[in-house]
Amino acid sequence: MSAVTIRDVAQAAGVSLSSVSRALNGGKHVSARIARDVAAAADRLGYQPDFTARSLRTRTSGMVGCLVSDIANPLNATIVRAAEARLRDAGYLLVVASTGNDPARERTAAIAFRGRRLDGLLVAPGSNANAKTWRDLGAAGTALVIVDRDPLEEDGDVSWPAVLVDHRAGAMAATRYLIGLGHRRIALLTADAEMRPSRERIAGFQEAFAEAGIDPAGAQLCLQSSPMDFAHGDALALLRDGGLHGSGRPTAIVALGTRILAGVLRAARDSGLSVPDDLSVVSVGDTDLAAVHTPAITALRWSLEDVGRAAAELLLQRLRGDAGQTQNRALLPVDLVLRDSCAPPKTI
Amino acid sequence: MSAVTIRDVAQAAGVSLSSVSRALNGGKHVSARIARDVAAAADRLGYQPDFTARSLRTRTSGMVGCLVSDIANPLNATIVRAAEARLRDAGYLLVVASTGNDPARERTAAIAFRGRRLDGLLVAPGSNANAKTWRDLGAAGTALVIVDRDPLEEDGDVSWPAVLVDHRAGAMAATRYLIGLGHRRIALLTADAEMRPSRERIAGFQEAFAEAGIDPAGAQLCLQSSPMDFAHGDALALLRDGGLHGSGRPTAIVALGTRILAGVLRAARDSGLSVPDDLSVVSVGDTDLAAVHTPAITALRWSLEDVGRAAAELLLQRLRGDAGQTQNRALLPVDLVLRDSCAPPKTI
DNA sequence: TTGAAAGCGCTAACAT
DNA sequence: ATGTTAGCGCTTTCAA
Repeated sequence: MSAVTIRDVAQAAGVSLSSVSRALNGGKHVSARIARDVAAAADRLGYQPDFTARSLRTRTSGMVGCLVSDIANPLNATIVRAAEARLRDAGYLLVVASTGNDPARERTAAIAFRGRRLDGLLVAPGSNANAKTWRDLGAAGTALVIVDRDPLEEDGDVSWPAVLVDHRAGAMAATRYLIGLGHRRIALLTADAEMRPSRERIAGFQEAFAEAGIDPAGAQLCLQSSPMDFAHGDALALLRDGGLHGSGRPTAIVALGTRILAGVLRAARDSGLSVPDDLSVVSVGDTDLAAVHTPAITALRWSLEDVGRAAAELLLQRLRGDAGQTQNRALLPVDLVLRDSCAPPKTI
Repeated sequence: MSAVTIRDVAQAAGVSLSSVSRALNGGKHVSARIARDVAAAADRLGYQPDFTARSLRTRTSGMVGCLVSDIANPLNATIVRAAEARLRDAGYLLVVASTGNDPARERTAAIAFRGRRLDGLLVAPGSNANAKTWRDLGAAGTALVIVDRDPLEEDGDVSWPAVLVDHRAGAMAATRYLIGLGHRRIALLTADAEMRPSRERIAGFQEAFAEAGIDPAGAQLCLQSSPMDFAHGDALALLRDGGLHGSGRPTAIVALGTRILAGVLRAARDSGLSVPDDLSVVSVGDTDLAAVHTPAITALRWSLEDVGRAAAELLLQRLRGDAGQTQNRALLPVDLVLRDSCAPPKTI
């Protein structure tokens, strides 16, 4: 067991408990001699500080929580990894929990975190059902950073930190590009509009139509609450039955993530449509599938590493107490990676 | 802050500190009246136990660590998610750390974990450089489960818990299948043989050749220490230059994971080889790419959920103290999922 | 069954 | 600059 305590070190160095504590921590108000002796003794005895005891005194734990819907989702996993790396360098441990977007589980996790005195929290709420919980946590001293979700409302003077991805600009860029190629009927297949990313995407998509002065009926929205195999059926219907509301089949599709994209590609194949000749396709998110598919799929890409890193950075800022006037919003760019899946529509 | 302590509850319920503690915990040696009053008071005051303080006394934290090379790797991420779910249900929090297979980082993490008194540890060591560290942790009371890596050597009477995947049987099944189709020159593209999964795979691969009494030179090994874009070059060389050592180009390839598989598929395309007519392909690991590729790729599949769940289960067993004679090894099966990427070779 | 008291390992006043 | 002391919130002897 980690039998060796600060007490043993004090004895071995022939000084008092508090001197050891001071020497081991700041090193302020400690003579060089004692500092040296304590360091030597600690080293010799193999002393390891006990964070549990320290936590009890200082009300800090050196741990940070991370709450996402699903850590196994590659998008989240990459963010978590980047955040963990940054936080680890700063001496923090990362506690993770998947919530499945269940408000009850979010609350349970929040309670468990508070009970362990976690110093901070990265959270991507599944809804705003728990807004109060987050504000309470924040108010109670837990540093809080929202990740790619609607930021908590400003509370008079305080505005809560958040790292946001510019999905709107990304969607606009993709849509503009397709419009520029001559497409007039474009379908956007994405998640339901509950959460910020999809909402912003939809907004950007429609904005691009408005901006171009094109019949907005050509902007066909196809929202999926569960992306599983749904997309395949939806995409088939879209491609075969002449689009939504019979407004004509889309000549281009913007599809979210691996699952939906896969559904679309399969539907295109099943319908005898070839990409990009008969159908242009843009992937939202630069997944493995998009990169290695034949033809390679043009994709909207943003850096998940940057998201994780920025979130960790914002959190550390808070933890260090630099709260005041420093930056507490990050807006990360989305790029359109041009590949081989888009072409002018055959029939304009 | 969580201002309300056990002390407040005691006061509110008009009983002593220790009675509250007893009532809130086991409930043993507590009169029904007190139990009721305490519960009521705790509830009314919104009491939340402080795990930090409890930890200091009990030397347990209600937290479990998880050490993998990379939490963003989908294989690991899924395992972590499953383990987290099970552990959460049992009241534990999961602390994660990516090690990048760096022994030094593994050790740092182990120290950080011990300092926070984590009760248990799921670990997939990147080598056996730290075998001593793990054994020491285990000996010091941390429940330890090895995940899909070489188990720690038995130590006299104690055998350390581990959950293993039967990669050998999987590789054999795939190789047998290809041999049965008529293939005689098969390449295995996998990670280097340092760690158990690859080692076992290679063994199974070669065993299948031996078993069939086929020229073992046909079993071409192509080991990648970094799977990034290497595989593409390697695969190209393999397909163009007539195989390893000029032994003739392989008519089938078994490729590990998304990255290597993607490299192989691209190389096949670049070489003008069509799958499965000119080249059969088997994926090790049933990734999104394998499932949605055209043609769909025959794959070796094992349940990552089961791995995570089994690991958590083994750990909980230990944590509950059921250590003794209960099961402490799990060997999980690998299935061959037949799809459309394999066919008899054109020229036998 | 219940309460009083000690103490887990550490930090932070407070003296000196 | 250094030592002494008092807790942080909880569990756990030990008496009663």
